[in-house]
Amino acid sequence: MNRKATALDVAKRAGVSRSAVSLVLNGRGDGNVAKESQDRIRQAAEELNYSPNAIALSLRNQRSRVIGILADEVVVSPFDGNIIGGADDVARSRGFVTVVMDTERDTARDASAIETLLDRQVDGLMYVTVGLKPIDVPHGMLRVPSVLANCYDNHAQPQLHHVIPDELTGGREATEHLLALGHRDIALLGGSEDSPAARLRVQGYRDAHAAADAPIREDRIFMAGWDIDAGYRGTMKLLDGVSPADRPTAIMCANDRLAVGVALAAARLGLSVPEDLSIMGYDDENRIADTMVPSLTTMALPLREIGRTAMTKLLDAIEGTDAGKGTTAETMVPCRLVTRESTGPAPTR
Amino acid sequence: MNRKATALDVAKRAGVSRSAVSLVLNGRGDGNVAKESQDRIRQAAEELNYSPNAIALSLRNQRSRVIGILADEVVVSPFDGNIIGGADDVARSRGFVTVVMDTERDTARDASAIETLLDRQVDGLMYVTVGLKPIDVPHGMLRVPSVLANCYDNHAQPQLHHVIPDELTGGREATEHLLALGHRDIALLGGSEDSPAARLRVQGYRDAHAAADAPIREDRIFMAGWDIDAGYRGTMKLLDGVSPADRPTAIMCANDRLAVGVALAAARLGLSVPEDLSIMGYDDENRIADTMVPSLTTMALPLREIGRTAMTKLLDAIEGTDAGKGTTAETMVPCRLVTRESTGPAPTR
DNA sequence: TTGAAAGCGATACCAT
DNA sequence: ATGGTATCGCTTTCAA
Repeated sequence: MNRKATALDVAKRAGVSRSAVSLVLNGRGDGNVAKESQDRIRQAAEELNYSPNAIALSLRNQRSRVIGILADEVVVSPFDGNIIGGADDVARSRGFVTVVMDTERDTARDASAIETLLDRQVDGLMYVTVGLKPIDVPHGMLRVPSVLANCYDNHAQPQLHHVIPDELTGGREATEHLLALGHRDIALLGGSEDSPAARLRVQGYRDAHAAADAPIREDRIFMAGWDIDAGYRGTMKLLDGVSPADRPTAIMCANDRLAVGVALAAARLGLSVPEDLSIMGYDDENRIADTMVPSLTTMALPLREIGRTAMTKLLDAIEGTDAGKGTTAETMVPCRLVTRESTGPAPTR
Repeated sequence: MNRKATALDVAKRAGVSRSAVSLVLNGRGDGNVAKESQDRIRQAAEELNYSPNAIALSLRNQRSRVIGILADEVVVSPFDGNIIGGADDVARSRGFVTVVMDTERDTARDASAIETLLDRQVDGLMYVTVGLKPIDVPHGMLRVPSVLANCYDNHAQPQLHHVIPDELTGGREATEHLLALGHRDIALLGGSEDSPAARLRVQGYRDAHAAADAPIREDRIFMAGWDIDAGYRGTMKLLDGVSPADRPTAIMCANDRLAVGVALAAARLGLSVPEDLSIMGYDDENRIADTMVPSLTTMALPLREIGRTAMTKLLDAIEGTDAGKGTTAETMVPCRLVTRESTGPAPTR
């Protein structure tokens, strides 16, 4: 708990002035400080285990090299975490540190969290949400360079760049995967109506059908929710007591937990997956999709990449590396199909 | 993007000196500054939307009011998140901010992460892991008040306080719940051998049996791993092709994902839960245990409370509020039994 | 009751 | 080539 060495300590030990220490340790020694002194300084710094006080630096430079991240709900979600993980990767590699504040879904806390971050002189801000959604951008975010990840500005004239997954294409390609396997009766457990992500995924499902000239049975579409029990109950409604000829041959789910419920129900009904029924997930949730039995074919959300991209945009803006100043206000990152065991050719009837 | 108002701006607007502003805004105005000036200062501060620069404060006070949190693996885990959530709760309520650095399981990054945090003058450090485990405490942690959450010092003479769940009692009480329901043939899917948490839970299972004079069948204990597929395969080994009289009537799992695998296998074998087979989980994982069909009886890990407790200890030490200086180096937080639908009376034979 | 000045740690400019 | 000094924003002590 002894205090850290300061530049002055190093200077004393090396028998030079603070300024010399600063110059040498920042690589501007040559041409300004004698070779000998340089060596002594470097050695002294080494011996004292010196590293500059970041607080003092921040005050001096008026740049803290800290990025504030405002999160929706990191706490209970493995999703948010991946976005933040990707963002932090990039930040760290460029010499920045991230400070995460989690509002635990209470948007009323947004403003004060941002004030706190601003008081700490963050160089930039990032707003992250668990699911794709529109947000009211807190006013404070406009005071420093900012970016939105997995959410977008609800305002008529969006002022911030946002990075979001391409859910529409994701929904379409997931459906195309099933259509390509010969399925023509594909049920959909679509999440909840109020989620933009869910709506886009459903639209993708419709688009794929339209493009393939395959009719859609509206009674096969349930906006059921997101959890295992919803998947289970939805499947029971679709399959229990229904004659094989009338059964959908595939169920597409708006997330992987729904798919778990579907698999559970299928098992209880004595149906084999994928022989009797194909199951398609969404998200590629860690430790769920890959370890299910059978493992889930799913549409992976590019969360890490969203985080990386958003942070890259942000730091480019902060550091003025921003070559493409005239880029659009939106970056869409594609989802990726992960083919595993839960989907297979449609059963012949 | 205009710069924030400083105390000097407020002073000018109110027609007083910086010192007066400082005194008034810190509640030390009375007796030092004229009532009138006080009002003018407060009004000016309001108008300029003034709040002090936390960086400057940190430098001046030699206290940053920042707590550094070093995490194992927040990114992919909903578990870690809950500990950090609890810790952050407490920190925020006491005027501190937390900075989380995630090493993504790479302990080689520990030291540099702590250096970074120390350079930022954090007032304290907390080390958080996903699963209960021994760690080599990075040297830097001894330079400021520190605490361990969900992990403990591997060293012969532990130097830091740690807060961990009482896994032994958890394992025992989970087993007692099943014994109380009349089960006498309880299989155990025990996680992986190298996890201290798993070992303690298994020991609790043994202790409960011993206390109840119930024999243990060693061939019912599998150290299988932690994932859905492990639960599925373990269950198949235990139940598939086994005559009803020879089957265990309950399966206790070292986590909830294993329990999902068990339920899946049971469904495929045509067994009803809990009528034919009781399933006991562990962790009370969010959105899994509560939404399974049937919902899982489980032993909840007190993650949030671990985070809260650890942060409270840490801040007490930092602020000298530490009345109980002579407390032990270990705090154990009890797990909590959550009774849901997946366990029931043992079937009569 | 008020204001001036020192100091927290580091950097950059400007004399020497 | 080198060291003294102002500066970042704030608090605190001391003098007026």
